Amino acid sequence: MPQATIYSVAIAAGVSLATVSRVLNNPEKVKEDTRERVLKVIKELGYRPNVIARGLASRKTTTVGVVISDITRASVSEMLGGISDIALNYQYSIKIFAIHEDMDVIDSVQKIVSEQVDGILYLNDELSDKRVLDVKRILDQNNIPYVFANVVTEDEQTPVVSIDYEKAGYELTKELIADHRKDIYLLSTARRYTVNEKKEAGYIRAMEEASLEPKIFRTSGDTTVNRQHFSSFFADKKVDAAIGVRDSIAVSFMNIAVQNGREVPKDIAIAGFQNTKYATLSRPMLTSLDIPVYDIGAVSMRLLTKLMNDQEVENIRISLPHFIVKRESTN
Amino acid sequence: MPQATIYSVAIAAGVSLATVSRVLNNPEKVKEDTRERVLKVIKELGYRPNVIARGLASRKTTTVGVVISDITRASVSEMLGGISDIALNYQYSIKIFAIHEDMDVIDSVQKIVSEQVDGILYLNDELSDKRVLDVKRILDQNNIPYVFANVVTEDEQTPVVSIDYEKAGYELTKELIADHRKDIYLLSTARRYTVNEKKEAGYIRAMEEASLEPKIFRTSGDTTVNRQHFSSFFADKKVDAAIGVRDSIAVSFMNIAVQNGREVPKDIAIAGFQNTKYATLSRPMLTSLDIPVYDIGAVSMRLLTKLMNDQEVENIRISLPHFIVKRESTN
DNA sequence: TTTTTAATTGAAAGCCTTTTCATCCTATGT
DNA sequence: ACATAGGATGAAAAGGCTTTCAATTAAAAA
Repeated sequence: MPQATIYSVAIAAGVSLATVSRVLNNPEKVKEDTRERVLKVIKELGYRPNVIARGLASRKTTTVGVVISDITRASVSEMLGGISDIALNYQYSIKIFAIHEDMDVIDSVQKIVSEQVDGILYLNDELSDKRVLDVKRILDQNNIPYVFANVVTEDEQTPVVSIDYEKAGYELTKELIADHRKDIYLLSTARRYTVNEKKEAGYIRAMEEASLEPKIFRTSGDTTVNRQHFSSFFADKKVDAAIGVRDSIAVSFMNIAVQNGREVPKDIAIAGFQNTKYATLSRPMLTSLDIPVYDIGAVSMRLLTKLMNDQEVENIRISLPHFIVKRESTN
Repeated sequence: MPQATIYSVAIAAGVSLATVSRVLNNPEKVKEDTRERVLKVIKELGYRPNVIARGLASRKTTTVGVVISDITRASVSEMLGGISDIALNYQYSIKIFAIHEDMDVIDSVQKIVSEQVDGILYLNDELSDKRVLDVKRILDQNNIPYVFANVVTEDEQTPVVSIDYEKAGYELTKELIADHRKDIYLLSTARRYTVNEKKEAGYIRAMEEASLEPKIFRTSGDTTVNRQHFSSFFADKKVDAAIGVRDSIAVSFMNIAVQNGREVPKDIAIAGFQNTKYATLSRPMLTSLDIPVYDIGAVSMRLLTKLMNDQEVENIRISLPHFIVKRESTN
């Protein structure tokens, strides 16, 4: 049998298709007994409205586009979890757009626009402020609501859900300073990520406030490369504490430190960012700044639904709370 | 300005909309100079076909649905990476359907069907064989191609891309047996996952072949709970090797072992499954059975495109190769 | 040149809904 | 009993595209 359409339902129920449509979308506008009759037929025929046709007619697809720059990153799936839970609540579908570095930003956004999504969530992006504005411009032009999630941008007009990475970096550094550590290194990435730059800024602020010399050691994001870097590190550097901009960097550093005879946290205190599973699987377990990845996803999706439905929004720039999870790698 | 439609392009180019449509979909069917003229106008107006309208007219959406049972699992994002790369190649969009345990299987599949996707990818699922068949039946009824990815199912008619987990478990165990280990434990999950059951079967086969007693220790998937379990484990059990059904379980076990004064791999050899980043961030680094998660995603998406386009498929049950990555935690 | 065939193009129907507008009832107020 | 307002329904247009079929034009064959 071919899929039932609104047509077959109308005929079977002895009403017009307008009525069937109303039963589905504005049930209060149809008399109770006809409504029930229609619903019964719908059930019998197993009718499900064709979302494509609905999308064409109503110019709403109840679909949001989620733009992901580096889809293989583990945090992405957790963020997607938050997004998808909220989306389910509000009956939105999720369409994924994985973008690569070599893709033209404008072009890719335009492609997404042509997919007729009702709103767009931009994830984890490392776009420069200029590019964020490019994206913004196109979406505004097409009148598509959007939210940037876990993105750093200064623009006051851009809806964004993130945490205050500068403050986070500051607080984590203060924690180590309070433990009387003097030679505190920040282990950052060679490639400049806007997010990491914020962490660095916070670190530097804390160090300078304490009249300590900020020392940033740049390494690759790749663990095997790190090994090399870190091994030579211990040959010539004085160090009694380190903060990795990612948990994986911190853990990797910790392993090399121990192998070089340092005791953690006695000789060296170590802390990371993100509070991933790495932090609980290391020995000793890692102190880490918890970033509520799931919540960032959920909250940004929630914000987006508001924007899509023209609801009042008190604040389009949301900063979620972070906190330090103290474990064995620091005192 | 309102988005350009196929109408505005047709008018501006002085042709009918049928011709514009052909330029986009069957370019070889239109004379070269008119084609160029149309393309020029398309570019000028920045026209992008409305995929919704196209979907309605052609009954093809060039969209695949990806069904994910546990979206927060880290391997999901990697698999999505493979899927999305291939999808991009073949110009398919990806729609995500996160399903939860408490959802009705039939109902959720029916919902996806009504979204008019051209094909469905079922990920990482822990459905029983019966339920797989339920899903199969509905999709067959609706004539929607599908592929199960990283799912264990016996049914010969079900397209599935996975690895041979039984063989993997067998080989990993053999490896430890070859190192003269006698008391080899398999650390598995309390909850029965079909995938883990395969690993267990392979483990048992290898042990029995070597006339050793298979010993399966069941624990939670949660790391903090594991700690408790594992601590008491060392109080009363004789053990010289262990295989974790997941890297995280293996690493967690290794940490407790070391804290209980055991030396790895001298006293205890340890191996894991999946070869995740955990394996390289542990100390010592973990021997692990590599599962090509990205490839599973990519290959299953490729298979799905073939099925969607009625291309010849030699084999609908694909088993990807696995291999053991030896590291410091075993000899 | 004339006829035949093939290549191009256009007109119009169809895909399945939503939504506006008009019509018909029914209940209310006088 | 009669006018009126409101509620309930249906007819039909609209949404932007694909695709069939027929018509036109150009090319090939005779």
